[in-house]
This record gives sequence, C-alpha cells and structure tokens, in this order.
Amino acid sequence: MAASTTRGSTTGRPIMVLLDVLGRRWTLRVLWELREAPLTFRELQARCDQVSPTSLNKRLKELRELQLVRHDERGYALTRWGESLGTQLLDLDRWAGRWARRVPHSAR
Amino acid sequence: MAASTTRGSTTGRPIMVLLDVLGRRWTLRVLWELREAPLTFRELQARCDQVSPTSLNKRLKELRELQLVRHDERGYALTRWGESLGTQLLDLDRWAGRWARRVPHSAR
DNA sequence: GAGATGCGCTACAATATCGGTAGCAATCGG
DNA sequence: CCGATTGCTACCGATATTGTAGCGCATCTC
Repeated sequence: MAASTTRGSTTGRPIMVLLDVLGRRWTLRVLWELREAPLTFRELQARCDQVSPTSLNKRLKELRELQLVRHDERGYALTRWGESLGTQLLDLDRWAGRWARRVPHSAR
Repeated sequence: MAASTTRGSTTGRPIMVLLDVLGRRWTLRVLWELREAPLTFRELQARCDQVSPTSLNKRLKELRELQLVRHDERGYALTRWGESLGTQLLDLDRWAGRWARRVPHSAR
C-alpha cells in the first residue's frame, strides 16, 4: 500500500517519488504552512484556503507515511525530515521573491 | 487570464503562486526533465511516463505564461528563470537521496 | 450532569481535473 | 508525392478534488 504512493513513475528513484508526491494538490502548501509551528487539523485547513477535510486528510496520511509529518498532542508537525525539506521551501520562497520582482506581473 | 493561474490562494504572494503551480500534476516533473537539454513535445511525453498530450500541453502553457519554459525551433526548453528554478530541483534531488537512504523503504 | 466548544475525521454527491485514444494540419527530407 | 515527425486538439471515460453536513470524542464551564 505504501508503495502505491508512487502515482506515475515506476523507476522508484527517490526524486521521482518526491516529485510525484509534491505534485499533488496542497502537499507543498501543507509543508509550507507547517514550517514554523505545529498546527491543528482545522488550523491547517484555514491556512490552506479552507481545503476540504477530505483532501487534507488524504495529504496528511501520505505525508505521515513518508515520515515528513507526524501527529501528536500538539497537532500536526514536521518531522526532522519534514523540517529539512521545509528548509528547501525557504530557499524556494527567496527564489520566488526575486522571480516576482523581475518577471512582469502580467505573466503571473 | 494569466492571473487566474493562481488556483487557491488569493494573497498573491509569489511563493503561493509558485506552490500552487508546482503542485499541479507533472509540473515539477516537466521542469525536472528539461533541466539538462531541450526536448520536443513528444520526447517530454515519453520521459514523463507517457503523460497525456492534453495534460502536457496544459502544463506547458502555464509554464510558458510564467516564463519558466519557452518553445523555439529546438523544442521546449527552460528559460533563464526556469534554469534557476531547476537548480533548486537539483538540491531537492540531493535531499531525496539522503532521505531515501535513511527512511525505511516501507514508508516510501 | 447538561450544555458548549474544539478536535480529528468520515460520508456522500457534485464538480473539476486528468488520462487514453484517435487523428489533424504543418513541416521537412527524399 | 511519400512517409515520417512535429505540436496539438477533440472526445470521452476515469480519477481526484471539492463542498457540505455531521459524527464520536475529549475538555471545559456552569
């Protein structure tokens, strides 16, 4: 079952697994929103534009299977691995800042 | 129309736009596959597990609007911005390698 | 102990998105 | 003209996502 998290590619290369999972709706956003502090299910929902509980729960299950997110008494939080992935998202944020300043608004 | 590429969030923060677009099926994969050399539409299709032309074309249109990908006589290629984003994907690749070695296979 | 609140989560139907197949117009080389 | 390749669209069935309602549980407060 866990292996079926790989939607498309069959190579099994880690990057493919990752690109696949991250390419699902709200996955990146969830990791982003959890980067600073743990959040409850409903807080997460609120921060992610009121994503449906169905989708959110699905994504959270996947992320827990991949050991990027865990769920304890405080709510949902990034694991050690999730945090290091979150760091990459911070880089992405900086990149997005530069990109937005230089690319004409009409293109975005 | 171009602004409508933002699916969920209404903040307009660059990172949100980016997380939104990258979180669509095949977007990350397309950027990944183009990181080394330009590819024709059909080559891209082949490398992306034979993604349907419908989806591929949609993603490519979006990426062109965002000026991350361009289309010339050689085929599809990353723009300057696309390339710098591709660099981030290389970091992600390295991260995925470490992650895969340390996280039990059953979780992936 | 009876609300009232917040929690994670599920059921179900509607909708949006994606996939698979076929095939077209344009271009190029021979 | 012929065949091969290009980018791409039309069509339709399959899958993923959304929106809404609400359940069972725990925790407070009175």
